Amino acid sequence: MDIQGLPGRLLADLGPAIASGEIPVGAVLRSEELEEQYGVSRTVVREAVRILESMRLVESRRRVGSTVLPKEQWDVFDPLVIRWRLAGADRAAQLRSLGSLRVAVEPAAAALAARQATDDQRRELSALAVELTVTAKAADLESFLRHDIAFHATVLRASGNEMFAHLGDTVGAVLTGRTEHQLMPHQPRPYAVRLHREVAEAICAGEPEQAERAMRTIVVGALEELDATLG
Amino acid sequence: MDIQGLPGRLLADLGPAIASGEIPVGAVLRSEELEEQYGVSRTVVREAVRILESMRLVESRRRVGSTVLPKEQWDVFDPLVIRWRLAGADRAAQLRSLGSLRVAVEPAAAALAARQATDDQRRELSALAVELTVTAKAADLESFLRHDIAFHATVLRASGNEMFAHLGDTVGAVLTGRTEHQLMPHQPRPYAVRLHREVAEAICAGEPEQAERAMRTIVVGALEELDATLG
DNA sequence: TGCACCCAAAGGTATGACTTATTCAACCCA
DNA sequence: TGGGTTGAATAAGTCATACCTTTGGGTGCA
Repeated sequence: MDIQGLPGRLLADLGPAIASGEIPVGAVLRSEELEEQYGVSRTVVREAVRILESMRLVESRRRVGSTVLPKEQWDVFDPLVIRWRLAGADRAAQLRSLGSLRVAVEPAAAALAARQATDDQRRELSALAVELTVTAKAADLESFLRHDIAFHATVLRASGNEMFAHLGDTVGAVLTGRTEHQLMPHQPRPYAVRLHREVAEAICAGEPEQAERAMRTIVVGALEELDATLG
Repeated sequence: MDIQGLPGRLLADLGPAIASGEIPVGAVLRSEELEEQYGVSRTVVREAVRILESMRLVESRRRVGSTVLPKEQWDVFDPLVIRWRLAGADRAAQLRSLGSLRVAVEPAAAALAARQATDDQRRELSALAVELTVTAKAADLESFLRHDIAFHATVLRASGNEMFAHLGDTVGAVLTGRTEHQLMPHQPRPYAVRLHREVAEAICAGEPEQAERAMRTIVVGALEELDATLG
């Protein structure tokens, strides 16, 4: 998943620092400084900076250095950028943005899934819905989270749309983030669990409208809860 | 927008070749071959390959080379990847995926925009709606396209959600692509133009439901037209 | 047949030399 | 004094080369 080697280490330092604002917009990184600061060679620094550039976090110019670009230019769909922002000071804003995105995408994905999920996927969703019910009752937050992520990822994948499918990891990061940072109730709400079962049943039964409605209730609820918690 | 320098040239060659399947999944690129093939140095090749790796188009392993990864792993939200796929053999699939994404996102964005667009943005939308009407009547496809892109980008930006806002460029690429490849009527449909005016008016008047409905009609129509054209 | 070991191949890193673009400022001319 | 031109300093961009590290596959021994 992550980028390997020394450039990866640089990236793992610089990325979060930029994403969190620790290195502010407009700041200039110079290769030579980075070289000695991290004790690596030009090769390594250049590759790391190139990657930051491809994410549009920075822009390199001769005779100037690599300037941190304004946030509006960042490639906010890049999985690494999302992870870095979720880890830092931007967490609230990032969670809100992602919340709205989920509200837009997941109900649509659920509707599509009800139309064209494979039999395997329908079975998997049923099984996951059962797991969710069990782990919620047992207040086993860790297992619940794992299955919750799998559930949403499966729905997105079952939609048959590659772009929706790719949001699976992103949604996973959101769910993980909000559990890790105590933005969740200690025990999953029974109402939410029942909605997941409804989504699974609707998709199994091939009922797009119902799947869409139940899923929308889930994600709208999540967004409202988030707004309430973050103020 | 594009990546500069020699690595950029490499990328501009390799990216489309991979995205179009010309270099098939599972194929292995070796640094040395690329060096002599393009007449550039190790440094340049490495940086280009690193970027492909960060887009998850390839994976580099010692003693093996850089292997082209299966499509499911590609970072399909990366603007460059989208552009490359739109230019190549995957165009149909890419347009369909993006079409569904638009159906999910743009109505939601329109609703949000109706709530919190700035006065400037509302004015801009009105102006753009007028331009669309005029250029459509004049059958000036080029200007129409330009204003159409601006219209959708403005709605997405006005939603106040940074992730929606970032889809502006993507939607622009879709609209450009379908005009360039004759997937559009010679003269924009008057009905579609009227819907754009409706969206603008609803956002100006602060009526989310109406904005959402009109926008949904637009993007659903576009998707259906696409499906009809592509069979 | 199967295991361990070794070697070669290819990417990963370091370094020095050179090229090129760009900024800033000094300077000259009107 | 103002403005344009030139030039030098600077930092990124590129190249060539050497060496390190990992690892897949082959070889040979038990």
